[in-house]
Amino acid sequence: MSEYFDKSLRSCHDCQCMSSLFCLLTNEELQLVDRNKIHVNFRAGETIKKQGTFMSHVLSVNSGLAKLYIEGLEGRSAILRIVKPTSFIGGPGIYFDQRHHYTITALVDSSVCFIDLQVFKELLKSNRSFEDEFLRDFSRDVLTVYNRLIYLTQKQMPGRMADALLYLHDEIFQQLKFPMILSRFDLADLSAMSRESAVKVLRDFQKEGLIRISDHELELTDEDALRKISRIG
Amino acid sequence: MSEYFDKSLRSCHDCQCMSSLFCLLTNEELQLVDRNKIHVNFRAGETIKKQGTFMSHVLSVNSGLAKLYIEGLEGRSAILRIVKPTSFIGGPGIYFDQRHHYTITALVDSSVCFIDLQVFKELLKSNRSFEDEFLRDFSRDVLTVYNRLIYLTQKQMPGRMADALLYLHDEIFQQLKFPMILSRFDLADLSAMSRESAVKVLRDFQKEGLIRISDHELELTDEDALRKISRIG
DNA sequence: ACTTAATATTGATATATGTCAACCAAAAAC
DNA sequence: GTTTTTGGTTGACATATATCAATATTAAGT
Repeated sequence: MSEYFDKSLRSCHDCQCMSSLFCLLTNEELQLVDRNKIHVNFRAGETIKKQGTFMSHVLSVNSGLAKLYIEGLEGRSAILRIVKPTSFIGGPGIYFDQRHHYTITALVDSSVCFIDLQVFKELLKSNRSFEDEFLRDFSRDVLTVYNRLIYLTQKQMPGRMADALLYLHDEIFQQLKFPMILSRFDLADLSAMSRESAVKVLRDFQKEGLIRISDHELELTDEDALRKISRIG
Repeated sequence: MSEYFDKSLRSCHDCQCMSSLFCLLTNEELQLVDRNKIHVNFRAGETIKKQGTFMSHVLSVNSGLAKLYIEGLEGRSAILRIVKPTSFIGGPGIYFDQRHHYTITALVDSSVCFIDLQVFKELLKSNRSFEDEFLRDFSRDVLTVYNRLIYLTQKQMPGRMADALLYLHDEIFQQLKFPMILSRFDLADLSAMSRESAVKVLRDFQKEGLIRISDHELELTDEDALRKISRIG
């Protein structure tokens, strides 16, 4: 039997990679999730969810990595955040209009659970601590976007790129050396600049010895200097 | 007796200007709000709430107008929205860290109710439709910030300024001619540009007959053209 | 009414950033 | 293996935007 199918048969109770949110559910509630979820594997580059579509399910990323971005004007995009395993994707559409307000694309092969929205909402209503924790996570995401708004509009390119790289370090990999999952295009979308400008800023960083890029790996060789660039904008 | 004191004695039940949210409360719940609120009047220019402070209360704006902004880098600010009467101010701090994540300043003389945060949270828990409506409002605000992120980073100055003016028309005054409550500084903070640039863009708009400014009033004389400028960025 | 301070205006200039075009390298398709 | 495509790189150039400095205007204080 293929691994693809095998994973989709595994129940939530045995799942090592469910969102920490679901730890707050009772056994019965977790069974409810189990019966109302769909598990799907995605290849790198595939679109997991498209902005504007009806939110029939909320998502939980079990393994892999994805980019979550808003499709803006004239084909340009703004990456809001990178989604890493065990994290949960809902967004304001849950409460507002039952729509997805951003597109999510797999950066590497990823496995995702789709949980029925109505079932999810019932859980929010029936389990208070689950709801509290969910709203806490949601609010943290909102604050991240507030921060992004500030630094994207008030810093200039080197500061924005430094922030993007430090974000990957601090929030995603927690290591100075990590795989280059993002193309220059993606880095540009993450730091609100043109693709060519992203290339140039990265080259400057390399020349000054702040980073090293080789074989699909990126290394922050002078983290302190990057933090300083981030600070002075 | 001064009007100041008179207003603070009036109970929520008689209040013509409470947030529509509170219509969902029962009489008993409204009494609870009444007993746990403080009413304060502010003069134009006064700070109603300062970013970073402990969120002991949530706010409800009864009359007047205020600007809600994030204090960013080097004294610069980003106005998130203009707060008009009958609207409610909470923000992600309610669920995340019990802090205010933006500063609110009165643009004109304003009257504001401060409602105890713990009492407010109890109401969210005890009254389901109240919570639903609150979360819906919250989510709408979040979406507005997402939109702002996109247009502030992807449009250039004329488009951003047109958006700012149309925002005032669409969301705040609903009239083509309205009082100029915002200084050029404020308009700059609302459209993410320098104060001098704001002046120049507005002058260009005036020269082209898109707007007229006189005696603290601003008139959108060519709304269609402004919408076009907004669209093409 | 006078003085002071805050805001608004303007043009000159510097700088940041985007765009264009050409080219290269690596990966994917055939 | 060759071709095609995609992503990456680079420099020249155009443009958007900020900054600076000087001045005008308006509001606020006394």
